[in-house]
Amino acid sequence: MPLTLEDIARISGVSRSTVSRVINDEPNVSESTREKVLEVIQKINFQPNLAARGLAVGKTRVLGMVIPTGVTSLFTDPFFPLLIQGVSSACNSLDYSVMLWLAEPEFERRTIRQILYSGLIDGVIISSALNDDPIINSLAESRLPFVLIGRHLSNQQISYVDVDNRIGAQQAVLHLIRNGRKRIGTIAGPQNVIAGIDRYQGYLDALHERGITVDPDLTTFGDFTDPGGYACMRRLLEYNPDGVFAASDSMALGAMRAIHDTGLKIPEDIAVIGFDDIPQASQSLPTLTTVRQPIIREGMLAAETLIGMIEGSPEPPRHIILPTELVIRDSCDFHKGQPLRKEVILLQKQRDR
Amino acid sequence: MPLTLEDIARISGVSRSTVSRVINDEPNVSESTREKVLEVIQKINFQPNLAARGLAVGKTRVLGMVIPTGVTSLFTDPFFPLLIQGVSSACNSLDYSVMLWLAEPEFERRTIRQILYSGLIDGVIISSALNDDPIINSLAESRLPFVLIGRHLSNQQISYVDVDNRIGAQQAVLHLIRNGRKRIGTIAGPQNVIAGIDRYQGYLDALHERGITVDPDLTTFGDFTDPGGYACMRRLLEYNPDGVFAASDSMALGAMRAIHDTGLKIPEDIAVIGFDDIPQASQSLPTLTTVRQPIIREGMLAAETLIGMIEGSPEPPRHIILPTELVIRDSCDFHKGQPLRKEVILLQKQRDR
DNA sequence: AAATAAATTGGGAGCGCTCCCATATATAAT
DNA sequence: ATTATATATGGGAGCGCTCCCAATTTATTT
Repeated sequence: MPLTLEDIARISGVSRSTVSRVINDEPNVSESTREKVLEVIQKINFQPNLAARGLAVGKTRVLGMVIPTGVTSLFTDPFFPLLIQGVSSACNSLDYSVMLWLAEPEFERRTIRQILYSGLIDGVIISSALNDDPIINSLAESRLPFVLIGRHLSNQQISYVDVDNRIGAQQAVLHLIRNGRKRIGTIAGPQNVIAGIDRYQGYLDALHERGITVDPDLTTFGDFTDPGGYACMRRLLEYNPDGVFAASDSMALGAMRAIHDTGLKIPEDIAVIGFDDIPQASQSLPTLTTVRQPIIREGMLAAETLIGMIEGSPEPPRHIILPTELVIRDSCDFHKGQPLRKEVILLQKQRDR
Repeated sequence: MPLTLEDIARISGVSRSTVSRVINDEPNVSESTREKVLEVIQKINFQPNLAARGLAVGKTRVLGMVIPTGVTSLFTDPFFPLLIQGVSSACNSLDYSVMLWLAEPEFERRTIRQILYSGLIDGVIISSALNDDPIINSLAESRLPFVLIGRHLSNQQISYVDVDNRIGAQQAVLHLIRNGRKRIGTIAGPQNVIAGIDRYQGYLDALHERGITVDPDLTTFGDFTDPGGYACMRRLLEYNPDGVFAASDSMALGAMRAIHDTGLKIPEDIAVIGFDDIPQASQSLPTLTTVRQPIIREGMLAAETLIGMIEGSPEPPRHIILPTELVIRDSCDFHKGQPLRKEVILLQKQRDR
């Protein structure tokens, strides 16, 4: 039922080709016909068929975004929503659309592949994949441009956007040490995701830097979720930590509940630092000291990088590492007993590897 | 570079048409050729071009999902993420893909329309639009199937999925009344979104039902966000409420912080009930009594309904209203002073208008 | 066995667009 | 004027698929 180029052409008394030129803002159309055609398009409210254009041109101006569920409690944590917001925002301004796949575990890899290579999308953003996910190697071998959110260990040919998780974590733990904490535990993230690995390494880095021996009893591994953080903290509490670095704010908030439930005080008895700076971090009681990462910017940069790859000449793979900031709030107080209310933000220099 | 039907046909020694039949699982292909062709497809890892199919068939098996940002603090609240999860999940199992548009305010309506009518999507789900959003009338006049999340007041021809916000809110307030609360305030939602309107009406319904006069001082209007709830609660506190119904959990959590900050006790001094049952509701201190709505199911139903409209015969518009449940936790205690820890869930009968 | 029916297969046309090239028209240079 | 050049315009071909119909093969019936 919808009209076609040919219809518009007939109505405005020109040819299909001319209408196409007008729509695509190409040169070599006289001002008078351009106006005439535009007028008809406006009046009829004509929209060219993008599927047909996609077929003809081989590009759809659609980006895919794949988010594995199951890695974390997908949407309890605002990480993914914010990431999507960033991607979507960049796409909006660059005239791209975004197609979203929440890759449920049951929803097998094969199906994903089916969609990726079906010509519906020009490129794809893969978020926080397991670092050995076969989909990545499969993509690397294909011709489809893609960008990872979260760096990739082995293959240097792969473009990615990430934050400096390791340095961020290290700064957090150093802060705890400066704060006078002696028994600093960690609730690390899963060790099959790069963010989990890097943040744990940052924790170790800080301890090593200050010559503190790592106590295995003070190390637990959660799943980035609040209940996971709660459970880990209960285990840690048996070993009397006086400071805890959690690899996500959700886990930190869960940990704070666990501490609260045993009657201990934060930060007097135990200091807590999280990672992410989700909105709840500034609304908890006490407010949570955390490592802020610019999630929306990550999403935007990933989209922009991908679009660059799609449209641009063949460039070398891009590795973008964004800096983090330590946001100091009440859960980890330098002067014991009297929280500093103001937020001190330590800016960290940007590093681009 | 990717292969086409014709290539597969050549390799397996049959015709394009036969390959097409095999791929689409059509009858009238002999078992032997079917196997032969399937083998080639498997080996080559062939993926048919969906843009081409879309052109030929006039359907893309892609759903659009439009979420207006700006209406609420989009992603602080897990409402939209869960909704997306529901939609995505239904799409996964019905072999559809979902295209997401976060309609930023600057991102004008025209652009959205451009995309909607471009033949890239077979239908669209519009979430929590303002109830006078011109996009809805525009859609209603078009031929594009669409489903609203959140009912529509004026046009009965429009299909939607919603929860029974009004009854849910009413139940919550009745619970406060049964609880012995005398001065029950509300932090209502914005009155240009149907959920905001209905939940406020439910509050009024409950008061009227029990013959309680409505005190305008005890009515405030927030924006569904936590800081909004905090601000509203501060205003309410000047009028000494002993119970508050907030139209979203985020606002309820903000309200609890405001109450806490003035040194009052929950539920002893003020009882609080929220709406949504987001994960944080069961992790707050005290845990939050709230009206649970099945967000993921809403998303799934919306997608299923829409796909039904796309594929099915012309049916009458579907109006699906899901029931809510009152989840009783500690923030609103029946026996003053001694919280009942266990969650009592009052099931409400399903109503389908 | 022939005649009929049913199942299988192939190829043309077309979905709505872009791209390329040929043609027509306007402009500039000789 | 005449040729050369730049600018506008139209139409064919083709992107990779599905759909339809004709042709071929196979199975069933008389």
